[in-house]
Amino acid sequence: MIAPYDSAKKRIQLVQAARELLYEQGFHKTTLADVAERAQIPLGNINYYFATKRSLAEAVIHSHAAELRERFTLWETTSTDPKWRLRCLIRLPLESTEMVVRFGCPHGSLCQELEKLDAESSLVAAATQLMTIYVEWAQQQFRTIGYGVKESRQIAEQLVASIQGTMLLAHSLRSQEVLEKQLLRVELWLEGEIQSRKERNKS
Amino acid sequence: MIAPYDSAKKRIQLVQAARELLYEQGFHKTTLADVAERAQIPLGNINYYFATKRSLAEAVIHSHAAELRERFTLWETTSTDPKWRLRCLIRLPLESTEMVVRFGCPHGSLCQELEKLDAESSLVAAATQLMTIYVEWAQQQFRTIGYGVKESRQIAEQLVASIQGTMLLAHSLRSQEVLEKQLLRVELWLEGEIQSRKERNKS
DNA sequence: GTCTATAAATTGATAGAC
DNA sequence: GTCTATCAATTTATAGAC
Repeated sequence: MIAPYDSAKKRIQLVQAARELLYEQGFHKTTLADVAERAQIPLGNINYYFATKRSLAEAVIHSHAAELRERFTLWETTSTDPKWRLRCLIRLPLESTEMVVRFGCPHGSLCQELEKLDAESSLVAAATQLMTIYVEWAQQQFRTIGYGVKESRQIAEQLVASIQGTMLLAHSLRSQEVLEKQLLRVELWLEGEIQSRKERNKS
Repeated sequence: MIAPYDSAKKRIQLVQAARELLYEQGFHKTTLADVAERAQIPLGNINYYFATKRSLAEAVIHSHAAELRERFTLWETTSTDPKWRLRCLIRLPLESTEMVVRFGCPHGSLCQELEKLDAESSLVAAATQLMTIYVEWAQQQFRTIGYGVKESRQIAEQLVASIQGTMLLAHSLRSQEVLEKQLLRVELWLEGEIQSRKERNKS
């Protein structure tokens, strides 16, 4: 018999609850009982959907990855201007300022925590993948602007590092002002960077 | 009766062991049994030195803070040139490249994890303090160069965010190359920033 | 297909001997 | 002042009823 709609629905509920808790508390602090409670699903029943805590976390990361790709696609359909798209990336944390100040970047904090597990774990690979999605998308935008393959990769890494570092600092200092002002500085830096490259290419 | 030297010695052993484990595994994953084993001290005996796991972690953070201040003082005695001092800050992660790639920044990762605890905890305050030490020291260097109070604070924040973000990205991607190349880029950015400010002030 | 009850293991912390 | 033994609570995972 085919699983009824409820099955898929509860799976999504579980992933959503785990997603929130992993963001708010981290992987190790979050218990399956926490997840069960927030998802309104009996504790022992989680194992019907996810055999282990790790596989649930993996599903959470994949949901983050999917959402991220979706967001990138949306920006790509909205404008063909790579500079505009990159500005969207920089301003993304401002969509949830308060949460970023309280809990940091939902992706960066997961990477920080999960990368420390056994290297063979598929969780580690998933976390790495998440950060790679950022870098590769940004690189693609710089390629469109006209940057070379290697050049675009390096400046994309620098941009992602700047954004991640800003969120980490704002979270560590618990300061909304740091988040807003420093993201603006990243924006200005990027503009200057692109401008100075343009001028170099003229000569 | 005064505590014998052994008492202080074992305290230090415990903090050292906890320091390593908190860096390698994080706070929540590390158990007191882990600490006891690495410090070569019986498990039940930890509570004689530290009443709770949190107070042990607090001692770890304070040891990080003390070491950081010591390092800054060393740089200050070695050279009076603020640009040289800031370069030291940027290159600091290169002293333990392999560890940074594997485990991230020992301070940044602790902040990320501990800031998520109950805001009233003294652990959170200690973690915040750790990041503040970085920013304030960097700010002092920019002040010496001639930056204004607010200006110096903002560029100091940007510098610390860049360094932290670079370590996070290199750790997430598990790439030594990213760490080295991006720290170099931070250095170049800083040089350009200071240079362009000089030129602005001429006119 | 869903859930209750519980096992099995681990963990932070304590009591009390030496 | 130091350590062994152990408690009480928590946590992941499972067994089996419905």
